[in-house]
Amino acid sequence: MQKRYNPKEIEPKWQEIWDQTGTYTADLTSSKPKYLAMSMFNYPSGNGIHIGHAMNYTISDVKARFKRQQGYEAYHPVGWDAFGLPAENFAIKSGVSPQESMAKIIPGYHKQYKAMGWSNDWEKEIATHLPEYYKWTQWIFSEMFRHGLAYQASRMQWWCEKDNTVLANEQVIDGKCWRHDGLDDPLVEKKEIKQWFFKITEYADELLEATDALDWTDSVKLAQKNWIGKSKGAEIDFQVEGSEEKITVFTTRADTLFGATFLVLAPEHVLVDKLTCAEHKNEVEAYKKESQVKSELERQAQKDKTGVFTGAYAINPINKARIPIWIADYVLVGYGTGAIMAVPAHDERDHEFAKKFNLPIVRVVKNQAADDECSHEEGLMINSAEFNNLPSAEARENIVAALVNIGMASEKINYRMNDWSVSRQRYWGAPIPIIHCKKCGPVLLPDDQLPVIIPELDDFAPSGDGRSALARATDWLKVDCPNCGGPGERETDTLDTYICSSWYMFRYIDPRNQEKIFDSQLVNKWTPVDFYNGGDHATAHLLYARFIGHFFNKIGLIDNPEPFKQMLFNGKVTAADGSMFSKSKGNGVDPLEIIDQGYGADALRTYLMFAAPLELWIRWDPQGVPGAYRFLSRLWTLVQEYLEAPTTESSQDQATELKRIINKTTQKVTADLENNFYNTAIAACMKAVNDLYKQKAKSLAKSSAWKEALEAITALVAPFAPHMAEELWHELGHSTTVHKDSWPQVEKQYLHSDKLNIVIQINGKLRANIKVSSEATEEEVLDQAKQDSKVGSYLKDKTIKKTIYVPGKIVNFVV
RNA sequence: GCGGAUGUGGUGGAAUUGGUAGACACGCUAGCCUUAGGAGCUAGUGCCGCAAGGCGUGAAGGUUCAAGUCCUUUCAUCCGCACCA
Repeated sequence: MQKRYNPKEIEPKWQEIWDQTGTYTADLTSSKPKYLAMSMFNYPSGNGIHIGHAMNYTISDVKARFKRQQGYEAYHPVGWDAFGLPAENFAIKSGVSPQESMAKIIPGYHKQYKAMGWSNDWEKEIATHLPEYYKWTQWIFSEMFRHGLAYQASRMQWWCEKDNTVLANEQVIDGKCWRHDGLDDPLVEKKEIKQWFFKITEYADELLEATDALDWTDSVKLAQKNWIGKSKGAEIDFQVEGSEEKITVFTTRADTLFGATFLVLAPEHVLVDKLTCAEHKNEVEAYKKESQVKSELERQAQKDKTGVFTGAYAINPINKARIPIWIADYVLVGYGTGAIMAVPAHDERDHEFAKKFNLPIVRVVKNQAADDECSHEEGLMINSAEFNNLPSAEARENIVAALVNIGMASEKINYRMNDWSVSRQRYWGAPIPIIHCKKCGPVLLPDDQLPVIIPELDDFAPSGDGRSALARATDWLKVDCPNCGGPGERETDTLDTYICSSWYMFRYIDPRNQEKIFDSQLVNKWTPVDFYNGGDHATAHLLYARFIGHFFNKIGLIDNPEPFKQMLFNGKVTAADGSMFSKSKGNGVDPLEIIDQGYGADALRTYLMFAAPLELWIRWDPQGVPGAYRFLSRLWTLVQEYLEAPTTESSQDQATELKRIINKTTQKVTADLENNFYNTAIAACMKAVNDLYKQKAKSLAKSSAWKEALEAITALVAPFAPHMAEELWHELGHSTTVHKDSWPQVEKQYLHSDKLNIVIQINGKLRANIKVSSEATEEEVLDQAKQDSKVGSYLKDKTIKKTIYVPGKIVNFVV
């Protein structure tokens, strides 16, 4: 009696055995070649995993399993990104400490991860909220501080009223807090706050330079570059008329300097008050106020340019022209110098402004555009004195050079990226290891006093004065200054959780090290991460992780500055109608429910990997998992039938045919898994099973040929359906696991059959198909083609003008 | 607005350097079988046509013996950035 394919039985069984025998425990000191595959780690919430997690982790799991079967020492780590607002907000509401709720939530995730059949190494599990981990997050802050890369500054920061906390630029989406972006949620505002920063801008250039060489999804590389936003230009000084002050502007188009007919300062620019004439004071003050309360969203939504005249004039250094100075909020204080030279003939924004306020427009570049149009296109210079008739690029160089000579300009590179704001006024994060001393200022806590443990509290809400709940922990707060011994107070800011997640891949390699952040030799052996994937964080997380990598490299901790060798930005899963799954809509798909329905994790995994290329978003298809189940079931049944078949050898013909099926498939699946084409790898396995069924119809025997074929196909599907493959592998007579060193080798002699199919075209249209021997010469093939009756009827009464022969593929007769 | 993609059956998607368009799967149709199941097996399934044949990869041109693939123009959809000077 054959056993039916019943995942409910075999999946838990093998999960238990793998766990007990440590099948997926990576030996980090192994002499085998290493392979590190991982997905972005998870933030544990009360909701458990959803179908998006199932997608992400299955992708890296398949990769790890494939490599493990190929004979690599593969490591598929697991960890938890446990700090952050949701746990804290829950704590504020419920009074249950985040430490406590994490301790409850995480074990639930263990069960779910195991139920999905992911080959995680649980011995090396990490969690960012544990002191053994955040000790080193704090240490990174200390190292940054010691290297002059951490500093404190007052900045206008985005402030979310709902969370009472500062937001990073990337946490502001369409003018709203990323966690409160609903219709009813308020727009964020700016507030002046003292913040800690990491000087990531110091690494901007090297991060940018290194981007091209990365084996990453192109869109992510591009996003990284845009984020850094390098632009080459010049800073040019404009003397303020009747004053010692100079206004410095940044421009990438110094060639258009003769067309600069006014200057515009950001309303927040430091010189505004100084410049403004008495009779314009009221107007300017009013405008400044107005733009301060104006939210980012309003500023972006507003179509019209606004601004006011200061009453002051500046002198254009190239032609001594006297030009008015305006302020307008379309100039941003945070970029460049916060001031621009306006060239309305060649910049759309300046053009719009000039039109509205009747300012002069002088054209200095001759290009395709009509005379009254604004165009930023380059061309030959006009109205530019001695620079006339030069192409833009050359004029640009010459003008800057001329100004540099008289000390009125310098070449300058600007970045859109700002320094990384790393402090948060929150409880649930790693405390910043700084003591504030009245006498010594901010003093770094000595390393031997790390970690700074988060004190237990009853109330986790921010203190309300802009500081975190830690300000309430008075015993914890008061300490002696490590420098002078006088009274001091601990920093109450905690570190941005992006810091925790920017170095975890290194800690995976040495998770229990008490002495050091990690053993460099071991980390050098195991990093960069060979394969990394995720469906979020194309900019911030990846850029920060790269920054930390480059920093670690600079301070001699690691050899390779780039942490992720390959990065795949995978798609997500949406509802059937294309909308996002969400709890509030109640349209979510729970992976565990699918498993429990009886389809099993293997079918779910196979469907997710088969539905589309990994980069594409897929729409949840309720028929998909049953379809994958059917495929697995067919393979299962085939093996069961084999086990009951009579023991006899297969014919030579069939043995060869089985070899061909298997070798062709092995080659395809191996290449596809290497290149992350999982969907076509599965398709190839399906095709192979279909082909094996055709062979079965001819004859099925418990022969060595069949055994070999079934073992091979079992090994090939093992990365996708690990439980079923393991069960079949053992049924086929193995006592060791299929998940190590089982990948079939390609025997090249079986890749081609001795007969080739040649397509015959007449004038490029398909007319016939012929079978020829693989050894046939061109002449023989053409002869045979002409003899084909169908071809003959087309060639009758015609002369062949031209014959094209593509060996082994096609013959085209042109008549 | 700028940048990046992507347009292929009823559906998801396949197609080395230009060389049999639609692999594989879902769905559908028919037949078989049965322990009547969430079955299974076999065959069929781009469109028009009884057939021969013709037409087909968003649209229109072009290059070529041959175009989903290359070139030009154009339309549509999606994503990222968004007053970055």
